Amino acid sequence: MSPRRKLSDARRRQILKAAVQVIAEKGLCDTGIKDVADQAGTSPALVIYYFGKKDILLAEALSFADEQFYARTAEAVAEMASARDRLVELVRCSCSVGEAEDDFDEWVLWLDLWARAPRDPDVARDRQALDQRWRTTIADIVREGQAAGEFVPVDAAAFALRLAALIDGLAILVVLQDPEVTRERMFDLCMDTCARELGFSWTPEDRAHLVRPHRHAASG
Amino acid sequence: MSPRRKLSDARRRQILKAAVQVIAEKGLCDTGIKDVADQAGTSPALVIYYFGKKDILLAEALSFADEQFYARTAEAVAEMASARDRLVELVRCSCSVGEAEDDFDEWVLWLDLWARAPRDPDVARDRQALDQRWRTTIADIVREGQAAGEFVPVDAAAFALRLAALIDGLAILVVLQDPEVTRERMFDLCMDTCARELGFSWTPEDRAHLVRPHRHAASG
DNA sequence: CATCTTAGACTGAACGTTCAGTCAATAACA
DNA sequence: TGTTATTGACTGAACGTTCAGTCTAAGATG
Repeated sequence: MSPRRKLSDARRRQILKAAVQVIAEKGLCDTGIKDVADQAGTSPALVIYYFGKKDILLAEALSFADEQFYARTAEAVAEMASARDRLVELVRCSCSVGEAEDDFDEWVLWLDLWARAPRDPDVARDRQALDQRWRTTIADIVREGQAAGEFVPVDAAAFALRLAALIDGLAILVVLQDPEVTRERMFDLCMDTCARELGFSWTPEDRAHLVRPHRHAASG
Repeated sequence: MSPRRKLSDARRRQILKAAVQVIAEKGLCDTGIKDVADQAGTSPALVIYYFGKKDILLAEALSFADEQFYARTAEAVAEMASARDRLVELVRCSCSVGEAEDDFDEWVLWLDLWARAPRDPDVARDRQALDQRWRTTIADIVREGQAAGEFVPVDAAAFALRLAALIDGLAILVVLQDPEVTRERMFDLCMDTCARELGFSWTPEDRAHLVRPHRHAASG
């Protein structure tokens, strides 16, 4: 509300961003308050001042990162005209195909999120909500495509569930640098599944013709 | 070698088993030497005596658990006569369908494994080896089924990759108790995919007719 | 405009705790 | 007796959190 409050929010975001970076680099359970403070250029006391508890900071940082990923993807998807293109874009974002080399690093946060969720109700709730939204996004695209005659009529919810799971499972392999699965291979595998189940045509060559979208410059 | 050595190995396994239990319950990064020692009924010093470092203990515990799961599954799979039945059994084990309620708890270890792998070369190597073996197991079953005319000819390696990823992705949801995905739902989704892609028939009703295999009594 | 008040932003130092790993001593065994 | 197994007591470091207080700048007052 007050102009004072704005400064506070900026700091808050700054700390969250720092936390995300540190977690991605060192892992959730090796991330200390001091690490985050150093990355943010402040003191450990300030971090506690803003978040009260370490657990809260970490939980909010995970949520923050995922929210950003979702928002970015949703925006990119919304720009596409056809349901088919929207689906391709969604999968492309999930695989980070055509983006910066280290862009996939954000996926490593999911591993930490999944590992923490069983013992942290807050994290579990956030994950559940985000996953729900994600699957709904997929299912909606499928239904739109079916309504437009682009896709074959299949159970949209079940397909969304399978595709989301497939993406997660393959993403694990890519993040852990499994020699058999590159980002491009992951993309091809996902699109192959989509094309076969939804009844549209797709070949790996199509991947090369994708327009690499311009990325909005990140501030700060 | 020596009889003394045997006692030592028993202790070693005892500690590993205790570590697995504690990790599954408290999570990898909240597992302390003392927790493991208490669970094993010994002292923290002895745990260090056997494993030297905490990291080594944890890495070996994860490897130990996964190895057990793989061995158990491989054994169950080998008992089946047809490739189709072997595949069903493999998927059934993965979903813990028809087993004890809390049997799926072992899956939670995978979450910790995945979260640690990016920063622990030992864990990463174990995971890679196990995953490779797992996918090979699937691919072999597929090829056997194709040779026997049970399955349609598709790329066995690619199918194995997709099925393994699908299982992992769905398992995450089950472990995290996503309201939309029970073990049975997971099983049906996996088998539906298998049946469609490999060209055999499968309906959810078939699940009810599965013979629940007798589980070898665990010692200790 | 000058000065005082106040509240929020921020920090350095210290505290209390936790915990992995050490070590010397003891028990079990061959 | 010598070797291995086992432990209680201890340590040193790391770390989350607290706290007492400083600094800054926005209002209030005159």
